[in-house]
Amino acid sequence: MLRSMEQDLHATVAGHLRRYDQRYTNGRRALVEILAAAGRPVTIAEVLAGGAVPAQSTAYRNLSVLVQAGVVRKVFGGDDLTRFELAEELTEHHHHMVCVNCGSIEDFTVPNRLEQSLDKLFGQVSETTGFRPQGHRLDVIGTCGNCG
Amino acid sequence: MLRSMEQDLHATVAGHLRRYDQRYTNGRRALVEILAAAGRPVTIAEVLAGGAVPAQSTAYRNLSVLVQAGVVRKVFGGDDLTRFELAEELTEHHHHMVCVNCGSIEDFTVPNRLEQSLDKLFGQVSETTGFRPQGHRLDVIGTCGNCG
DNA sequence: AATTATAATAAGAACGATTCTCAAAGCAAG
DNA sequence: CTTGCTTTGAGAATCGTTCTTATTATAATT
Repeated sequence: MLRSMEQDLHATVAGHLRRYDQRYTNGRRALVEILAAAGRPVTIAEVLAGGAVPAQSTAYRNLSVLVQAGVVRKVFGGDDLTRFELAEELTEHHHHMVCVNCGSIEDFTVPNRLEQSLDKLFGQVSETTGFRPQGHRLDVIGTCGNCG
Repeated sequence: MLRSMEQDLHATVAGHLRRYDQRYTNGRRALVEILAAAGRPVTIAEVLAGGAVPAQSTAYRNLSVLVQAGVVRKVFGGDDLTRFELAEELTEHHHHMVCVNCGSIEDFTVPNRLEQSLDKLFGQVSETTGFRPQGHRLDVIGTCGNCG
């Protein structure tokens, strides 16, 4: 079960990369596994701390490739460090709790009812303005359990 | 009318700064006026482009002071540039349309009904996790009128 | 007004996260 | 196994941001 989910994940990633003429190398696979295991947005420092990704420059470059391929998403917000997470296509639509004190970010989800309200609203926004919505980002700002 | 609103604005800012033993200098007043006039989050480059704020280092320092005093808020999200806007106390609770293409950010507001749903939800979040919500951030991601 | 103490400014140096360069290593196809 | 092309890794370069420091402005006090 766990194994088949992982197979799906890697197959999907490989497909996305192929579409961009990019190979799914061991290094890139390691990155995807780190992000999948984390379950929350991680910094470059956290990626490197595991030891599975040896070179910082490669980590940045490959994350950038994965972002372009639509597999990974950049997350800003807590502090001045960029964080990375798997794209929602590979996880689930979710949101972030951002700690104003330490900058850490955790995931959470909201009821479908509310998500639907939001989507409806954004449809209206697109009618009013020239803006074309593709998705949304809902973060709760506050202090995390460690800092509170 | 416009004039009295501006007086209120500056009086409020001055009060906040005083509480932090900070002066409301001409340079800081210029910053506040730029942010108030913009009506959307602006980058340092945009702040300097006006010419009213001569030194980049001073702009950064003063914006940082204003952030600490609770007068200004940092906004991340579009590209890798930090943007600044007046704190909600001085404007109104609002949200952002973030262009994935050019990084520009525009303001918008949502119906009270929905805001209340969000606030209720975050109360529940705080009960479930150790996280203490202070506020939220709701951004629409998409392409702006210029880029779409 | 002059004095003094403290805070703010401006220019550039320093810093740090991210990106770029390029030689070496890896991989796929003939 | 070559040949051609991609990826890797180490470090240099870049660029947004912060820090340092000498100078200038401000406020308070005589």
